[in-house]
Amino acid sequence: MVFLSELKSKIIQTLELETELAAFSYPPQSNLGDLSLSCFALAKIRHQSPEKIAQELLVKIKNNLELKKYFSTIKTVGPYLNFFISSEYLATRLIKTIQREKNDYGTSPTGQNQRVMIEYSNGNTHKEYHVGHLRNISYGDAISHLLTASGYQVLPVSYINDFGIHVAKTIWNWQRHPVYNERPEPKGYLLGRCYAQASQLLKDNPSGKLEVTALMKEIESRQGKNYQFWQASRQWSIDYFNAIYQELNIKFAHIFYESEVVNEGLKIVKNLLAQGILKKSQGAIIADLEQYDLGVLPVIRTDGTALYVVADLALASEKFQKYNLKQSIYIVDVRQSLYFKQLFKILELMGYHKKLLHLTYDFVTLPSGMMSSRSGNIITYQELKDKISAQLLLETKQRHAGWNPAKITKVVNNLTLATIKFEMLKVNAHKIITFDITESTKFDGYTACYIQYTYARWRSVLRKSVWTDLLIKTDYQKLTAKQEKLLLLKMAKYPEIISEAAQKYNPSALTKYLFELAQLSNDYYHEVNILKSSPVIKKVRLILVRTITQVLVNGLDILGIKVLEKM
RNA sequence: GCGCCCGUAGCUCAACUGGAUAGAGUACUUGGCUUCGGACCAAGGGGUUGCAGGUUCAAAUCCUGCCGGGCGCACCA
Repeated sequence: MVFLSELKSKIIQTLELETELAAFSYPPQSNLGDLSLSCFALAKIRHQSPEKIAQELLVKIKNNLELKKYFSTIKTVGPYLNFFISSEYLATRLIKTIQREKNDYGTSPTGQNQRVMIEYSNGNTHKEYHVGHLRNISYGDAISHLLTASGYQVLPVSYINDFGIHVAKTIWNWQRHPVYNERPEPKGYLLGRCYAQASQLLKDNPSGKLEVTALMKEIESRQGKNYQFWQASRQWSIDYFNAIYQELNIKFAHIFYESEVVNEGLKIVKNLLAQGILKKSQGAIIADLEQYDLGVLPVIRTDGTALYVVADLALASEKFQKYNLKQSIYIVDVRQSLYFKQLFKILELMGYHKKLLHLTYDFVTLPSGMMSSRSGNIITYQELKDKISAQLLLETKQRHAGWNPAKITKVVNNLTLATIKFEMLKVNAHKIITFDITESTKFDGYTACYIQYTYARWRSVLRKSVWTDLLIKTDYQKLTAKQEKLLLLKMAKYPEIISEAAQKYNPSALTKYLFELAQLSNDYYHEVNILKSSPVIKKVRLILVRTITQVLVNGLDILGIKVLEKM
């Protein structure tokens, strides 16, 4: 059992409290205590003042012999019963736990190995991969890791739309501008640029739109020259996405494609029409969900072509048929909330009574305004990466004049990706991120670089230490500095942070935690010179530093960030 | 018009879901390298939590009404 929850249940047992009434929290200041039991709920039930309850509980608990092993002091502060955890006990238990569990420290079996599918990234072929996708993929990957750490069997998947009208727009424009074929950039990247231009060219261009529609019909017929070009260009995008996933170190268990499920979707639509779940209206086929307060969802256009939901219906069926899922999570931006309510309702009407969850996040915008790939006002993954890299390259070169270019590139690449992921995760998912590139490339304060730097510096200290002190007693009683107690407590809270972040689908709780842990440890670094301590003290301090680096590694791993030994 | 989200220090964000003196980063001012990595650390100023009511021992948090911003509501995905 997790260390702190063990202490809490010991307190509950001793006081013979009901679990629901035991409201634990952590005092805002360390001089008040390490752990706190607030007495408001009890006061209400027992019709006494919370202060008095706290006093009574103190009398009941203060001479308990077992608890004296764990707590050096127990006292009341107004309506709170506050506990000071014995430093020696804390150090011994915690350090041994982290040493034993290593990369598993912080994980829990809560999920009981239930299988959860989580869909994210969801790029469109023949279109840009931009900062919005980066928020999606960073968030999805972090959620995926958090659920894994919480004992779920996670199947990360992606769904790529390779068959929508955007495809025809891009191909239409590609054929009109042979110059795209001659450019040196990756073709998958160029398709995105080509799409943005196509959107501009098709504005107020009815004859162009007709050509695009005709082109789409040909692609949908799955034969002919344009279909062949679709096949080839589709692969360019897929290759490009795979390169991005590899760069970001993100692995999907499976990738679905719209072109592979859309025909099955059309069959489903036919059935639903027969069942009366869908109906014809104004020449189109719709789902009328007015009675559920969900409006109307168009399914098939007047011209007979399929809308997005057709493939989504087939995709959902396939997910549940092929994989034995307990739950299916979709990570898609908040603007599609109504759409997903509609989709889930139709699935329910079809007889799927499965646990479906649409996890939302808000947009990434620019200081200049909302991003839109139609207006061309977007920042692609490539552009963002280049700008951040350039800044980091300057800094790294300046610090390590003697390093060879390959080494510098390796560090810069790592920090660039770490920065992107961290920036995408540190803000609550339901808030808009205004991505100011110039601001984001100043790597001071609450940033990935700060945490990476902290880790690298501790590793440097550990490398310089000599571990020949095997005969020296490991004496955790020597960890008496104020920062040492704070660090131990902070690390003891790590498992709670993970399970909370998982439960609330909130990785920003973890980014904040890791920053605070790094801050505390930097303070410690400046306060105490470890390598110059006496041998007995040095030994336990080095062990403490090792546990700090372990917790940093574990936390960053969940965020999808790899640590650096040197930077 | 209906629905959802946001509004906290100059700026960017936290606040254990109703609890202790609303905290960080940044910017600004000042201090710290003969010292384990200065991408660091310390100190300081900076707040009527958009406004007005209400609920209670207790409200940034819950309820009502306004104000400001964003998004969604039939053939985009």
